[in-house]
Amino acid sequence: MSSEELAAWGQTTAAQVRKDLSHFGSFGKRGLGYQAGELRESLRTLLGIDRSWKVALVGAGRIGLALYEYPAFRSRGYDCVAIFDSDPSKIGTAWGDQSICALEVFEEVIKERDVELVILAIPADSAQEVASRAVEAGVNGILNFAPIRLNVPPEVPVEDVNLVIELEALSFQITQRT
Amino acid sequence: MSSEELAAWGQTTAAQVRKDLSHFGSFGKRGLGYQAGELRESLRTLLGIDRSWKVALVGAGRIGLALYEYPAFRSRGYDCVAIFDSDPSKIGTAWGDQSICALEVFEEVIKERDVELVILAIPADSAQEVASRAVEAGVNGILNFAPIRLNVPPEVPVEDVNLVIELEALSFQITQRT
DNA sequence: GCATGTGAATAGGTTCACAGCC
DNA sequence: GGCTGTGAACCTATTCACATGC
Repeated sequence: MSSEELAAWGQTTAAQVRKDLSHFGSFGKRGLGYQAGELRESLRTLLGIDRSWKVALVGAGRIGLALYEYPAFRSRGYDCVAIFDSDPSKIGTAWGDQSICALEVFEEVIKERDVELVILAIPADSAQEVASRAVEAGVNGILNFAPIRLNVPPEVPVEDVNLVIELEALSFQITQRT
Repeated sequence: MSSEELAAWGQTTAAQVRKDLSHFGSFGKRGLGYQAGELRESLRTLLGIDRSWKVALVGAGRIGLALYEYPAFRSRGYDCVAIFDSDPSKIGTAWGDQSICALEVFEEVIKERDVELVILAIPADSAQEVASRAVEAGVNGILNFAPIRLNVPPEVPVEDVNLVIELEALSFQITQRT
């Protein structure tokens, strides 16, 4: 496969593909291109997605449920090993094979089950507190659905998903266009 | 409010705030700073979020449900005026005040209800087809949850939300760090 | 001959620093 | 005196183009 083909596939340019890859090493052969399967495995290792990751879900609301049942997570190696919620009526009930835990036992469960990633699907007002506790408990990364900027140490990556901002980005582009 | 304060609030720098704002006009007063309420309204107009937008949801699965019930959407002016699904057993049933429509009547309903934005919460294999039909029907923007790059004309903005990629971004950063 | 990998050129975006206005 | 708005300096990222190696 040539960088040209990869670029068409990924909606980018051949030069971009080559520069990006060259940042991490030399994966192709001159005059030939890239061996797709080989490249794929190299990139999987590079990205750290050649293994499974232990994830905890905080917030057993509708967004939490949608995420928990999202088949692509499990199939891509993200294993949900704990679910937390603050609502006493939910605690102890089960989703699939996971029983919902109280936030009171958060640190304990996180450490016991070696959770590496936390998904925050909770309201903005409790997100910072849970994030801080997660970092303190040794979590390595946070996927944050709450509409606030979390304050965590720089060595803990945070990815924000803000659905309102996505819609607003569309509104902006449409408004500009006219 | 000074650019310094705004920067602290938005986790950026004062210079960045001033440059970004200057791109769209002159909103502050030298020596004084910005009048917060006034700035807020100017930006709301600029972003096109000073009015409500008519949205259609395609895909009445768990992600669709989570989005439909997400209070922030309605409160920020995004009104869901139609829901579509391909599953015959769902068609005709209602979520709140919206009854679920068949994809067969997609164009008809989109035009009749003046839908401006479409949220695609459907599997990758049908996303491109629905996106093309949405554009053809006159939709102005697409929020895409399907894990594919949609091919639409450049005048129709698309925002992608790919939850697996968000987790993979965390995996990458954590892997790099060690 | 062909396509990569990479310096050089270019474009885009951020930071600096200060003139100008309140 | 204080803070904006903005040109200049700087830095990062993309594109170009070609020497290099298959």
